[in-house]
Amino acid sequence: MTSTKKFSRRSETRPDEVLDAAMAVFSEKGFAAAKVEDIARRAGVSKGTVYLYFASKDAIIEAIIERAVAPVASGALPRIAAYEGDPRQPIAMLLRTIGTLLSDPEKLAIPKLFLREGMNIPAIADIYRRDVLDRAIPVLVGLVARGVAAGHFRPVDPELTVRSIVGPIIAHVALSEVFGIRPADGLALDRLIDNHLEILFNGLAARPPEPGP
Amino acid sequence: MTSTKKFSRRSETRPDEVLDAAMAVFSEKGFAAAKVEDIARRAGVSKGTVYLYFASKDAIIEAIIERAVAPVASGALPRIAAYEGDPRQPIAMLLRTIGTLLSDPEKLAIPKLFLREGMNIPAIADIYRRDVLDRAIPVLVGLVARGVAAGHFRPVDPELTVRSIVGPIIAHVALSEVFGIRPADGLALDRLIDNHLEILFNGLAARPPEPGP
Amino acid sequence: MTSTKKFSRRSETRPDEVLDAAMAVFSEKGFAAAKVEDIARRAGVSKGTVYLYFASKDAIIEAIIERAVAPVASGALPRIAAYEGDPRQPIAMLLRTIGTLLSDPEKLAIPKLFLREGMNIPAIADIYRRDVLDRAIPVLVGLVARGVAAGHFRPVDPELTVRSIVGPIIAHVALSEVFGIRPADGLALDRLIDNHLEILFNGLAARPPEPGP
Amino acid sequence: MTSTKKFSRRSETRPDEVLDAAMAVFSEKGFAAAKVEDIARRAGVSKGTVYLYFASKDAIIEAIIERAVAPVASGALPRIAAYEGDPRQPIAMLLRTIGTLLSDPEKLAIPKLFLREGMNIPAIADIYRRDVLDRAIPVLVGLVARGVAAGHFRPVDPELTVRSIVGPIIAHVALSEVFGIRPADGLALDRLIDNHLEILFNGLAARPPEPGP
DNA sequence: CATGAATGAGGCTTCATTCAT
DNA sequence: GATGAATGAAGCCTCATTCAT
Repeated sequence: MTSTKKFSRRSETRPDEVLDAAMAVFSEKGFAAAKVEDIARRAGVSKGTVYLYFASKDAIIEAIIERAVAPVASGALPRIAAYEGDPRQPIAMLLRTIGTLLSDPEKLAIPKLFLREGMNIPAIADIYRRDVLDRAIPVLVGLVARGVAAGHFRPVDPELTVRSIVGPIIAHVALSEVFGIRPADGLALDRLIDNHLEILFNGLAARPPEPGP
Repeated sequence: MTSTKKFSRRSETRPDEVLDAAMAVFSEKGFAAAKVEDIARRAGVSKGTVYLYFASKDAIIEAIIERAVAPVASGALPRIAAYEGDPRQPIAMLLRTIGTLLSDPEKLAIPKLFLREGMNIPAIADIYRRDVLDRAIPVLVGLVARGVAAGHFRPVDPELTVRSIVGPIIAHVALSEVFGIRPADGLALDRLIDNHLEILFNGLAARPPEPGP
Repeated sequence: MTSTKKFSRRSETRPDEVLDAAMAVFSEKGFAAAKVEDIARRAGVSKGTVYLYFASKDAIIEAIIERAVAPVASGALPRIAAYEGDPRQPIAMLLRTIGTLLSDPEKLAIPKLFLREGMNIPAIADIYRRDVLDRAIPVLVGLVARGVAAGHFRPVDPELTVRSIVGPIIAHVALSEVFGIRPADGLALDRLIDNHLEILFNGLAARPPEPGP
Repeated sequence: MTSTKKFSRRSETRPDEVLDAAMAVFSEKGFAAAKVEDIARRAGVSKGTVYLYFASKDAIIEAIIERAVAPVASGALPRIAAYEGDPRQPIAMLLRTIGTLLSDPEKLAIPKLFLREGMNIPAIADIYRRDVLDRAIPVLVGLVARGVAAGHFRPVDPELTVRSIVGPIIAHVALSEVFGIRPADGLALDRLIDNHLEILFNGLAARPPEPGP
């Protein structure tokens, strides 16, 4: 009997509940096709209540992003940025962490939503870039650059190499989530990362593969 | 004496002109935000004429896709599929071909549109998968598998390795086109592919980097 | 059988028909309370058609005003402005013209609407001021000023005297239309103007009322 | 020991505070555009409290009117009604009193609101008519009628002449407040009344301006 | 008494689609 | 074939009012 009543009153958690509902609805139907009423119904409130907390439909998706993006800054990034020594370890750690994260469908839904809507709504792409990419990419670039400088890596272009580090994961998720193309045994993100890291680290290794006679 | 008007009827090319216009408009504003009127104006015809050739807005984007996707099957793919010997060459060729293609903004617009709208409209993703991915991926998988079998490559998983081959390009384009993140000197797709191929081929090379004593 | 059909097609007169309908609805219910649907129904078209011609509800009332106000410029005003000689005649003529105009309920509805909505919607007041008052008032002020200079009138303040010229008519209409207060025998605008002119012209007459013994 | 709070409850004056706030908000934005929340915030109470004292938004404006209109009956009116002798003096007094009143923006706001909303809400016009006009107009009519009967005034129509007495003031305020048209040196209501009275009294004077030969 | 979270009917506006010409 | 005026369903948002606390 939690709430058959017309007026309940739970202001503290409401905004978050609305965001949860919105996340679910946006993931299912996409931003454009999602009706504010759907979100309200899903959150168990009225349309008016949604507008009590968010000024517009646009504001809802921005709030979702802000909320999802906040933890990124304080996550593993600082530790990776400060890492000294062979960069292979933090890179492997980062990719495996991402792999674990994306294996949770609920977590996976977030970047999927970003990508999906970011392509149509520049404001969303901007937020994601500002709050995630502009933080994460320089860390990775620095890591690679130091790896090169310290002789761990071949003399690759750090900026472009970052695309080689994360690209396969993006491709894998895109194939799976957008086009429904998966390996026979499911998403297999762990196996992808293993396979990718082996190629990547061998490919980056300082020693040329053929030392010659 | 076909017509007294300045421009005679050209009903044979009309549908294509409409598709060109639609492509341009969809690329600029996205499918949802594009109005049929925009497309008509761009094509220099009336709204009614658009509906003369296409049953609905959805039908327009599907026609764009069909038209764009048709040449893929008859392109370089068959030659690559039939290739014998070290797979490095066809892989490099393929990536460089893709690189050249995507450097033309007009060509780039096509996969961008697919990705953008495929995420929201499953029917589009289906067409793209059926007509492009289901043809191209098996060819690449076969190439890698044969490379492994012939001892050119380390014993990698062919299916997953395909993600490592194309992923960096996808990442590069996504960063550039969705988030506006580009290397200092422009898109630099050629440089990316060079950098990527060096890592990739070294990473795939059969000889382990460190033979040990 | 003028039009039981769903699609009729009479583009040339449509905008005016919509304005007529809007005028009627606004007069009845006021701008705020009038629904676009009311206007559409009254005009015998669909809501969509209204938006075909007018970008918004606001645009409708502005169009009404523009249309009503257009004839003013080209009306009696230029002739009055150019008048030479005793200004009593053009003033009397002007007031009697106004009196005749306002006796037609349909014409009366226009300034009523302006006043009514101008009080709440500054944009409307602005248009009315710009297009009507800023043209008419200077003409009247000039007339009075010349009357004073030529010795026809006592040395009154022309600007303020304009209020004395038109004020009684405004008061009469306001009492009648806003508050339902009318002389026993109806609106009697003609009688009001006669009575007003007698007082006004005697009041303005150059010769002091009491020439002395 | 009425309260530990900084401000003790003052329920006796609360309704009046709400009405003051409402008056201010209505004057600024008009009745329709004023939100109950605005009124509450201005009054320093919650929306719920407003509804504690007033059943609806309509009830608020009616209460404002009742409160504003009450003092009118007991004002200068009885004295004027009882006045004997040349009516010029009480008329001048009345107009000057009105002039002083309307120079106070806060006082001016009241008739402005009446006019503004009376045009849209008949109930408001009715109240104003019943409580103000139906009392004031007969007094003025009587004054003029007696002036005519006693030979002070020319044989004008008393009812219509009342429009000539108050009209210029109405016109002046309307031009100023609705359309922003003011004499160069501000509202100048005093000067208007002087100018008006001179014309009016000369116009009403019994002796015809030109006795003729 | 007082609060302010919650409601939901109702309005304006958009735009894919239809069809008379 | 071609046009573009007309349609109307559907969605976003506002805000007066209610009521649990």
